[in-house]
Amino acid sequence: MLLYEGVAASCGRQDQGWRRKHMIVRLLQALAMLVWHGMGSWAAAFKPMQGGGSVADRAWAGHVLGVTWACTMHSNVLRVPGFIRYQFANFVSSNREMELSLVGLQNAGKTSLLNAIATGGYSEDMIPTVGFNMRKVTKGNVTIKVWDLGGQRRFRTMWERYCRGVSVIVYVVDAADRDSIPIARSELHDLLMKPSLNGIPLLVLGNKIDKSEALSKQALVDQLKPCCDKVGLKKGPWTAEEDTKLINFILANGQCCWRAVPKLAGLLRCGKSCRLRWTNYLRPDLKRGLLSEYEEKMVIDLHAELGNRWSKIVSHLPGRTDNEIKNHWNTHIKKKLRKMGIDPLTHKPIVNVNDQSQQSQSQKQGGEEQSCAANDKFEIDQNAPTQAKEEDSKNMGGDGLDKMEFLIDGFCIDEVPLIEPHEILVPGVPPSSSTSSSSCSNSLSNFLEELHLPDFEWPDSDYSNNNSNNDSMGLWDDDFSSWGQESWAYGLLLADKFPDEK
DNA sequence: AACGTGCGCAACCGCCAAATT
DNA sequence: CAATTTGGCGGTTGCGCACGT
Repeated sequence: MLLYEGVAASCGRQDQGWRRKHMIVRLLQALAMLVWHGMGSWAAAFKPMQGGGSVADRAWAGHVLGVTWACTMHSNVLRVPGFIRYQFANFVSSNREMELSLVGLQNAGKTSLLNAIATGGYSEDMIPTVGFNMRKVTKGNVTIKVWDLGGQRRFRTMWERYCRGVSVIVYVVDAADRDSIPIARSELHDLLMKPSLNGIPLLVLGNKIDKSEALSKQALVDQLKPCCDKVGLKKGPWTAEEDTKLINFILANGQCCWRAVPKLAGLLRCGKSCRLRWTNYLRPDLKRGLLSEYEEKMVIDLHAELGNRWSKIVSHLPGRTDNEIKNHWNTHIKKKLRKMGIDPLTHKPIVNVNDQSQQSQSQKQGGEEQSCAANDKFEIDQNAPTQAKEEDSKNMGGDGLDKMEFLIDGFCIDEVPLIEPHEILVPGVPPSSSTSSSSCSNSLSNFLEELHLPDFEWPDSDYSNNNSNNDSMGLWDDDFSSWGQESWAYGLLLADKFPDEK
């Protein structure tokens, strides 16, 4: 049985979406002709399509090679009444040539499909494809060059090369081999990410669904379709190009729903990653460079009061981020305090060297417990309302700072290069230089300089007015989410072996 | 020169609460 | 009011680099 369960997700522009849907339909035509080539003629094969009424509701049935088949078309593909009839009629009546690449993991059934397409034969004893096979299949006035690409790991790198420029890509999945589905999905989405293949229609063919252990249609769709936000997303360090995209987007559109930002900004990142990148490194009001002596004093004092509540601490340090303060605490301040004989957790003097070594040992062995205990202590100490604490902290000339003066005196300030007051950037002023160690941040600084950020006013809500880089479609249009993440036509076919021997 | 080790920091992860549907 | 989404937060990881052997 062959069953089409097609979906045609498309990119953000409706006209492109429709164009790709046309291509999906064309692909289906080709496959239909190939797999159903047992029909007496093309005209006969497509005869059921030429009737009237709603195409989307119609199912066909017939016999191909002795196997009963049925095909239902997904309403997405067939949304325009009359369209499909025109396409089929047009296709049958003209000479067409197309190239098709068959890809998928080993033993998915690609070569069997190719044989079925070319000769109608089927064999259980297939030899794994080494490299690739190619066959030209001519049926009536249609010629299809089919590339059957090896599915073993060492051949997968060549998939992209043999998929470039083809009319359609067919990705074959063994629906009965559940263990391989995650790999199949991963390879599929790696393929989807290739810029050189952008825009080529892709059809996923679920094979061997006649086996009892095969996944159901829906299960296969769920496991393969690019609906999961995490699939295909980039991780790791941000590049200067990504930073530029994100900055440009937020400058043009303001901060809005972070989940939508990566799609709209053309980034292969999750929204959370974008938010963190912006909050921690790209915001124009961020200070760059190491903490000043004054800032360190504040951090130590606030930590004594608040413990590891970095967000609370950082609220008293304009232009700094919790991540930055947290890192600075863990890498610099902690050590300094220990050097000075002060327990960074309790902020109390360490009694003697033995105690200190014991303490550091116990920290290594049971750091978590100690940390918890310390936090508990802070909890107990923090009975005073937060607001009062914040007010205290605002008055940094008060007891808190005085208390820390003696600590700071013992600091080895030369260990950490400090920035002078004139080097501290006023919020909203672009950095004149960057002391960041990453080249990415350096290039970012230059970029920010060029942007003249101080003149920038953050838009509140009227995003659509600033979409000069986009087409007329409103970026924040409600239904943008209904479009696919990539500019890909995406389909799914489910089939048993090609063709069945019965 | 090659290798191992430790450090600093950007980025990620998982949990939770607030906001929204 | 429950379910879902979104954003905040603190802890942790892993990569690149410097330094030591």
